[in-house]
Amino acid sequence: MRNTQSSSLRRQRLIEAAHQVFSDLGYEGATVASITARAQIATGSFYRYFPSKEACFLDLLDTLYGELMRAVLAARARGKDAEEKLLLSVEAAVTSFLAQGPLARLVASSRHGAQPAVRARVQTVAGEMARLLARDFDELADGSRSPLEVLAAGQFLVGGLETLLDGVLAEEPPPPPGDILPVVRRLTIGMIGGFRNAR
Amino acid sequence: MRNTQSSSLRRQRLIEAAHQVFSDLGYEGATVASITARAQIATGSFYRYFPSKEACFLDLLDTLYGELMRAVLAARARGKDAEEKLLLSVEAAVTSFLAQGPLARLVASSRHGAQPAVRARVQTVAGEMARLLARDFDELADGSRSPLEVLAAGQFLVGGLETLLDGVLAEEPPPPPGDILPVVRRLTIGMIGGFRNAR
Amino acid sequence: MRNTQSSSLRRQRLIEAAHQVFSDLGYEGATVASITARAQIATGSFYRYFPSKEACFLDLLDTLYGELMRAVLAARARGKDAEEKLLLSVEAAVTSFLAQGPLARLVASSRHGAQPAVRARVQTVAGEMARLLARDFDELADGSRSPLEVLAAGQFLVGGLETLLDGVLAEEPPPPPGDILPVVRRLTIGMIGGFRNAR
Amino acid sequence: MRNTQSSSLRRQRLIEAAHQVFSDLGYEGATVASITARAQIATGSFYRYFPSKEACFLDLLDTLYGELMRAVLAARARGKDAEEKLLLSVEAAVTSFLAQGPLARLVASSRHGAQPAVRARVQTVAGEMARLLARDFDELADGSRSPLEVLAAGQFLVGGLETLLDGVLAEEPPPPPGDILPVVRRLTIGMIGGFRNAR
DNA sequence: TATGAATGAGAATTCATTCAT
DNA sequence: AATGAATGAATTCTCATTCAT
Repeated sequence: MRNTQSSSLRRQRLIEAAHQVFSDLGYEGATVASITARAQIATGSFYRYFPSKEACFLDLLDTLYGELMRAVLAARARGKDAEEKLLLSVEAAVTSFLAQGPLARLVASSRHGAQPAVRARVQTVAGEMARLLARDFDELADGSRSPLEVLAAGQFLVGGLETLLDGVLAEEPPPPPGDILPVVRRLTIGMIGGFRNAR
Repeated sequence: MRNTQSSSLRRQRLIEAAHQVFSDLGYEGATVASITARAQIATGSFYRYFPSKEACFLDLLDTLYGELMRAVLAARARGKDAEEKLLLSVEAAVTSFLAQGPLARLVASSRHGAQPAVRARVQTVAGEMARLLARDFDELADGSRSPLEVLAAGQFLVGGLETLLDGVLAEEPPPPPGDILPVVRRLTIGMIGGFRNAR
Repeated sequence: MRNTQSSSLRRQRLIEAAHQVFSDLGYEGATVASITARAQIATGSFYRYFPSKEACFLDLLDTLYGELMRAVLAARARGKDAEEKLLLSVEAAVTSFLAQGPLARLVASSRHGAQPAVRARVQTVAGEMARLLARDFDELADGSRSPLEVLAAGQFLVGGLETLLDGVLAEEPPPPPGDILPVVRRLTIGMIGGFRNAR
Repeated sequence: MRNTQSSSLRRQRLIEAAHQVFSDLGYEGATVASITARAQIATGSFYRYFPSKEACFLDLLDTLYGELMRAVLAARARGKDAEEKLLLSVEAAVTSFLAQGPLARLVASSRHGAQPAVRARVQTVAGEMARLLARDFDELADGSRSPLEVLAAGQFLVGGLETLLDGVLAEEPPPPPGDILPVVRRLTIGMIGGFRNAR
């Protein structure tokens, strides 16, 4: 039986299926067959949309992180100073995470996947965000902290949020987003304040 | 060519190889062959030491996390209050991480491995640490924060450190441990202070 | 080189190859590779048709014994009394054996395979036939023989035929079926008569 | 800890263990390790007594069949005519089988083992017995039956007994030998009488 | 263009056999 | 002579990718 929907609709279904399956099973656990089954297309059709499983994953990752980054950059633009930028960035990132569903897991699950290319991209992409935030931390401290320290702060914030959201989303049932955001905001505010005051 | 070193030496080499390879490639990416190759033993010999790849990984994880937890608990015992306990815990954890080498990667890489048993154990083990810290955060706030918030704080701290150390250890060349610890200490102090003051 | 025959043809070739190879080498001796090589398909293709080597074997066994049993039951229906039923059963069984080719070996080769599931099924299936014949022996003796004795008679007849046919088919060249059937018939008649008269 | 029993005692224990394990698990299912474990000797010591697993099996087979054959030949010598010889042969064979314990299974389990050498030997050895009996059948019929028919009769008798004993010994609990022998005797007498009268 | 069967390179694991002690 | 750890070839099964239809 031939499926006759528009190509873009099929592509959309495939991307959603991939997102879901990668998030549930991780990069290694997800099989092309499991993705196409969920998308209700034939196995072979996968390769009309993506040249490989890896490319699909990277595409997905880029898309999702792209959205995230766009949201973050848009939100940051409204901030007057480093502190506001940081907080707005985090709020935007968390909102985007929560809206995208299981992205947090996807990223977390792939940080060290077997495929060097996958690993590298995930780290690149997470590193970018960390460096973005690191610049705010640097500004926050008027350049008085070492490069290592501001980068560490950025990584700490990114990783802390990633883990927090991942853990929170894994709960059964997951708490409503409305409960999560204030908690994240307070933690971030606290960390920012702490960073400024520390030593 | 038959390798005739003492059994305990071979075992040690195997464990180190497994640690290294699991850390580099993740649970899925690591093959038994890659581990035995690095340990310079025959494939089949792996199974004289571990009943399966999974058991090897879990063994390693339990051992490393056991050491970590022991170090943390011992350090905490010297703390007078929640704040001191938190800080001492983090210092001990980081010191242990840095001493153990690539443990951070190992944990991070396995948080979402495909094998349910592996995944579960990693999350259990990381969750334990987060809950331990969460109790400190609860005490720090005199019980004035919601369970979600204190747990989130614990997860945030654990995940933040995990990611930070992972990122830092991935740098070429990695900064000397002596540089890392003060940075981590200040970040933790900051976060603790921030958590107390927030809202 | 991609093999592009109709699926049912490939399946048929695979089943025949499995039949042949299992019969030649026994359950343990047969490897999936040896079966697929004979069927001229790729190793992995085996698993499109059967979920496992064991399932393939059991499938084959059930199919062949199913045919055998159907033939036997159909033939028996034409018998007026226990003696006729026995003789017709044996004739049908032997005819079916001879037509199916190496079934006898397959059963014989697997009576005590290492796999418990395989062993159990073979014994069940052979036991069923023995019990069917045992009922005839019971009737033949008007219930005057012990359960052990009638069951033994059934087993004796089944095993005797199995071995006989196996031995005969192993000869080079094998005698024409036309020569075998009368021999078997006379032996069976003899055994039946002997059973009735004994003691 | 060094085991310091006499070599012949160790050999005996090993042979008994091999007999037991081969009978329980079949040729393929039995591992050298399972045999040495049961014999309470080291794996490597197996090879002081037998050059290979296969040789061990064949040795065992030859020994057991040798005993059987000796018992049969001794018993036959007391028979006046073919009928008596047949009956005495069968009684001796069954008695020997029952005394040797699980030999029947061992033979049955190996009729079609994977190893060509194993297979061949089992068939040779069972074939010898069948041919011995076939000579009696020939004599019984005054040479009036075809070579195929008398050989078939021998095979039928051997296989029938093999299967019968195998089945009977597999029962839980196995019937006492005292119950089995009369049943076998009557079946044999019946078969002999039937053979003589048939056609 | 969509399909899904076919492919075959690997992966984990077993086990007969060897050999340093 | 006895031991048992070490070896590595072989086995079953998986799955990303290809390609005839």
